Amino acid sequence: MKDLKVIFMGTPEFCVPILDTLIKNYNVIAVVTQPDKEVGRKKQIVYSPIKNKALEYGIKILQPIKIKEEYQEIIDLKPDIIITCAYGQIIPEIILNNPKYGCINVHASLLPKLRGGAPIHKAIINGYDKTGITIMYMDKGMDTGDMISKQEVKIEDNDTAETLHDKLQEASVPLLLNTLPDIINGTNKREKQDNNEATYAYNVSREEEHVDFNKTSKEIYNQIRGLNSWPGAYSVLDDINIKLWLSKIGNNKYNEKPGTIVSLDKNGMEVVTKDGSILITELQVPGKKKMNIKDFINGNKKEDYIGKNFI
RNA sequence: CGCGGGAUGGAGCAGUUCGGUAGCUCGUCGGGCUCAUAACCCGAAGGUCGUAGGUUCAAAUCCUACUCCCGCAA
Repeated sequence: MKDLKVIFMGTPEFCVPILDTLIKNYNVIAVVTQPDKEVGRKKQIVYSPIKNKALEYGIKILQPIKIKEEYQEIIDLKPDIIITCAYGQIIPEIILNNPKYGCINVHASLLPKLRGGAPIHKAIINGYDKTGITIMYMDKGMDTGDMISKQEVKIEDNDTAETLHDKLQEASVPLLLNTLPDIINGTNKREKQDNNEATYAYNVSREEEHVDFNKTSKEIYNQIRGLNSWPGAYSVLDDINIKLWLSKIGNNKYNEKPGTIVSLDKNGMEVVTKDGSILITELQVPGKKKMNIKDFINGNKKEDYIGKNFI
């Protein structure tokens, strides 16, 4: 197995452990990742986490701007198998059909649920109580290929996108290591996805980050934790964006309209929702770092907030 | 050269417009009250006010440059 020629395609931090374990167990001949991006206020060039890992091991790196057009070099490398995970571009069929063992994708959901680019966030936002990892053959659709193996991961009520990310990341490595030998030996399962069961997890939009207090406390609670620690949920108070990082569901009912702040103390900033209230326990004002409610109270007056409305 | 906010004892902030010996809410430490307490009362320690330079009798405050942090937009 050490001489199996593998090309790995991926971009974010999530799949770094996968690349790492592939390098240690197989012959990774090249890594394909998204082009370097100018990021942030200073427009600094940032390498993808996968590129950094590849640099660490001195592995050949390819960064096509459009892989749909720049695929020849990948084919010329004659990989035995291509393994992808959150690469970020649609891979053309000419590549998919090339390696003898095929193109394998590691996806962070239990397919056919949550096809798309943000399965971890959406699993929590949608209120699922479990998700997982699916290893599958790629086809021309988005996460629609035949499934090979799965690993279920339970979602705890206090999980955030970050903690769930870490759990899924941890689960992905052994699943892939156990599945690959079967694929090479041809003893793997191959199960079609039931398209009628499919749900989709497109990338989180700005609109989906905005908290609408007309929703139920539970929905808002899931939205806030599902967007923590990136990109974060927010709402607007006095024309300024306030990021909402952590919350607790309140027990009280109020007659005030949803979005109204009814109390502010060390238990949280209590905001009326459709069916009760939610207590914001960690938040962030523009220009500041995120802070817990205790710090927020120390520097702010309750009277400046109680009675106001989030929009 | 995308727009903007910020840097003040351990934490979160005020003070900067109109220069004149640093304040608030907490935390910490000591003491008290209490059956008890994260509650309450009394007291104490702790700050080169991001860095460097300039103006001035005097700079957290005015001027110049720089560093770091953050929101938005990409």
